[in-house]
Amino acid sequence: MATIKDVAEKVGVSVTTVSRVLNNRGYLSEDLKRRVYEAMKELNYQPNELARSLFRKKSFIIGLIIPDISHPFFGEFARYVEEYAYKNRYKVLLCNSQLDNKKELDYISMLRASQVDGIIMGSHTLDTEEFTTINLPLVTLDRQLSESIPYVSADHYKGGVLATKLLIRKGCRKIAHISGNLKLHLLAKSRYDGFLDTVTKANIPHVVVETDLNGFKYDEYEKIVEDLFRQHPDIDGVFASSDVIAAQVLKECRKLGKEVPKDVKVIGFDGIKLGRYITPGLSTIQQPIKEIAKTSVQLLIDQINGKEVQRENILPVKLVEKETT
Amino acid sequence: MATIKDVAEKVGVSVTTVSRVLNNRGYLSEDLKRRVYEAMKELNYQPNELARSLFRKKSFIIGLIIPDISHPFFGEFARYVEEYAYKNRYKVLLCNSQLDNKKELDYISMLRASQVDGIIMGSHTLDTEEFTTINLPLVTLDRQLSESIPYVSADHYKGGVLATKLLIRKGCRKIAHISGNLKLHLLAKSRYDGFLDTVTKANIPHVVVETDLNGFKYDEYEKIVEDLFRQHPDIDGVFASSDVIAAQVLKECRKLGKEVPKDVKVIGFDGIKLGRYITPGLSTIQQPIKEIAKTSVQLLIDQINGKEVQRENILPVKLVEKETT
DNA sequence: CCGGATGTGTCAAACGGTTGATATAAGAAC
DNA sequence: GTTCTTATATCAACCGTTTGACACATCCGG
Repeated sequence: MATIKDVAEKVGVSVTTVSRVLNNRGYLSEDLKRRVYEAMKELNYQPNELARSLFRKKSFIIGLIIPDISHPFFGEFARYVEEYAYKNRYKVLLCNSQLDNKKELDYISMLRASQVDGIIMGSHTLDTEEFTTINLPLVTLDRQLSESIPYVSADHYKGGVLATKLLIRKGCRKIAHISGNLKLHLLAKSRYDGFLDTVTKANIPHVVVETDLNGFKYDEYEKIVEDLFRQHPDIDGVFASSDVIAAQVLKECRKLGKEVPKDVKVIGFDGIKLGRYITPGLSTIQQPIKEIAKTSVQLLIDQINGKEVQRENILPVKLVEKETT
Repeated sequence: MATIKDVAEKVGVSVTTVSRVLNNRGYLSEDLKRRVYEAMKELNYQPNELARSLFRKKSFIIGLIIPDISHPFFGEFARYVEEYAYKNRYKVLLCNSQLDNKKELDYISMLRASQVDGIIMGSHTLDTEEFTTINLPLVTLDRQLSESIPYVSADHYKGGVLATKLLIRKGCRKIAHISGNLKLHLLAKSRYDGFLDTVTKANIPHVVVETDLNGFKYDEYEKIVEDLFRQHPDIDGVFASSDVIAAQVLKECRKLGKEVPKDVKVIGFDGIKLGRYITPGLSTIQQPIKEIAKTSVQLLIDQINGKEVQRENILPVKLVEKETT
């Protein structure tokens, strides 16, 4: 690849001059600029961002750590993170942790070494202390880490309440909640809290199953849902903590000959695009994924630029009622 | 962040020595190594990859350009690309083109400037000539670019034939094919060829609808499918060129009161994980996404390392029959 | 014709590493 | 007591950029 030196030689000036043209600094005659740009074009020259980043101590790269990009929620999240990063001239380094503690830690090292300007953390297998050494602008998704680290999250509690209330209103007498991991101290746990508070207040029999203990093992969902209905055949309402799990519930109901929504009502969570393709149409609590991503990127860039940012960023959820309730 | 100089000063040796320890070159006493590593730990030191990459002329970063990471096929593809890249100590820079020509071109520039070691191209809005200036190891997904650029693809033709034959065998008398973009010179077009050849040979009435003209406009699928059934109410078999579209077909059938598979049989393409969550279970042609990703990464790394690689890499597809046929 | 703007361009150090060449000391071989 | 190994560590140049400091013209006013 051509370097700035090649351009300088071709034009017959020093590299400093070419650099000045590149960055538009100092006095530069129109004629000089023209000659330099021409030479760049001819040589198919592109400034080496590595060298620039090294000097500027800024790489314009952000790290995105998530559990699994092939999970629809994170896929959509990543899509919008990329979109807003791009609009701000940042590049995105994709890191799938697969909820593997070692890989997550390793990626954090790699990102630090790669001099990324900041990290968006959507995967949370690490303890709070392990973050103390990162020393980099950070934004977390759905997790409250420390006083200084801003986080973005949907209003999970409200979502849990809305979903549960809907099921109750529709006449469910025994409701199951299939939750995500309740031990990771994620804010998503509030979905469970919202469910529990609502169901308790209304004095409705209920049962909770926890999934997703380590990773997105789609295959396990099937067994979990099967077991649930075997042990509690009288369940007539299910609040699943993700649309993917809700889809699995629908599948199981079909297998058992339970009609949805007549015999069992089902509501999911996330509001992923693919929910729209499920038949019957899936009722769900929709997270504002695009806004969550946009806010995450904005908070990160603001921090990178030394601005003060708000610590708590809770975005509203929306009940979307379709055919399964 | 601590630099190598800080470490050197702390240990009381030169930076060269520390660098030697870091890279395990030359004769190094055990005692020295120990002292150096200790200092590194204490200072929370990490070598600056930017500086290293600059010197080595190798960044260990690969660029991944795809249309849309939130599309399940590309999400799964990206997941595995990341997995194999990680195993080989490469990092992945995520680029969503959204099938926007300008963005795709811009990303290629950015990747070149960022000194990535190679690019996996899964988005194809560019003309062949525009690739001549890239001058970087390249692997394309589903597209044949030039003599020198290796490509990876599933056996789309065979997939098209298998899907169509299945529909015929199951007794379909009028079959529709909802294709992807037929003008982008993608190898996926062979699904269409396979369909057409099979249906023609069997002398079965058929109709083809093209989708996906510019971007993944999920919302448009609905209208397309609606129109299809309005214009051809007698269709009793649909071969959709993606599982997402197939799901939309199922939805429409339900709306129209057509029973699947009794009245209409449906088969998709891709074999994405989420297909499993659709009810009724979606029959599909499964692409070996994991293998495709693995092969892509391997071909790229081999090229980076100066090895000769095979140009054509066609991987087998598999018919997965579920409930919709 | 001197002093100061004004315009144009170069020098050299710095960013944080790596590495070939080289220096130095100690011990072994002769 | 040379000479040769072997072990240990340093010097200085380099990767491709950026930028503060400075040099040199040219022009203008006085």
